[in-house]
Amino acid sequence: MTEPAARPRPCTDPDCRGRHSPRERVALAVSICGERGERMTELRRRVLELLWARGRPMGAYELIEALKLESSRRVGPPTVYRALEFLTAQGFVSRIESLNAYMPCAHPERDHDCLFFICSGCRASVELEDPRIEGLLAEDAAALGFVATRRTVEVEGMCARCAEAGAA
Amino acid sequence: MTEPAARPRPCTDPDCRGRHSPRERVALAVSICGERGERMTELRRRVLELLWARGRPMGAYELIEALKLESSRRVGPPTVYRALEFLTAQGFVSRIESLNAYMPCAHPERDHDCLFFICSGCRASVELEDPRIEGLLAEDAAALGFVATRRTVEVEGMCARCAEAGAA
DNA sequence: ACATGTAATGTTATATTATATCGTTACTGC
DNA sequence: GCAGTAACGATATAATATAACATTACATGT
Repeated sequence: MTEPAARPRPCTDPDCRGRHSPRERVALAVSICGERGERMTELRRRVLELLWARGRPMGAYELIEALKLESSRRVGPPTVYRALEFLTAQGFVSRIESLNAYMPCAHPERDHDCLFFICSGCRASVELEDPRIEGLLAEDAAALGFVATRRTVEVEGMCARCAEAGAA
Repeated sequence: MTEPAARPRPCTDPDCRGRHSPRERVALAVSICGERGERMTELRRRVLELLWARGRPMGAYELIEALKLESSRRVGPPTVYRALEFLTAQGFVSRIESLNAYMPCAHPERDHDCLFFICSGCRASVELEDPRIEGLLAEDAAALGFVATRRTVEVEGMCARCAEAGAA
């Protein structure tokens, strides 16, 4: 009964920030796990749900607190880090290095790099895809003979709303 | 006697990886501080020298160890973090988020973003400038109405030498 | 030189983030 | 059911970073 009857349809819009339903994205992740023969366990799903519910970057210890509130059963750091490791490996979650925090990834079905715009005002983070940047990074890596395994692109600053509020 | 007689000439080659003399780059930083009315203190200079001498990313606690070896006087974490904060603000050093470590920046005289290629094999990190990527990030930020203050671009993988060694 | 204000550093304690290690439980295939 | 493996639990501790407050060093005006 965990699987939905119809397979969730992935979004095809590369510029769809904030327009996804958490439930649907979690269902998509569950579905992808099924296809890949990976196990979306209770804990892993709950962590992913929490990240989607919060909608902004969460640290590992923040997740531990949230899990405690949910079920009043204590979960240790290694447990959460393992779940995050799994979710990250599957592309369901991205780690934001400059915050030591994690964000759900809207498009696990596409093998792409996430580009984050992180607002210092409201802590919200917008995820973007920009294949042009991916292309240039690939080009630069090739020029160095460098075999890339992971790319981190993060921009810190103020979102439109906070910049306006701060300027007023 | 700390100041060199002639002002160090900044390098104009944006693709000059590894070809700088540590002494000369430190002298350039000292010179820039003079122009800006900032104080390149003994501690700050020593930290910068250590980073240039090592030539690869160093963590804060690694710097503390290195400073202790140099002068047998203990330096606390806050002291080193403050020096790093200063050097970073002046553009003499970049923080590598995915390593929690710091690298000297070859071109403080140019106001640019550093793009790092970090080898998981030998821990070496190559700094690059790519104005095209900076341009695309600016474009994406503008499209979001996002006012960027800091950009982090880091690529992890294997450098040519390590990839070859590993493949052999 | 001396007082004064500010910037930089020192010191101690502690917060935050992450992992090592080993024991237990749960799921899978036979 | 049983063996093998993957996931999770529990404890301790490592690694990274900052808060709070004391002290020292440096610049400026008198």
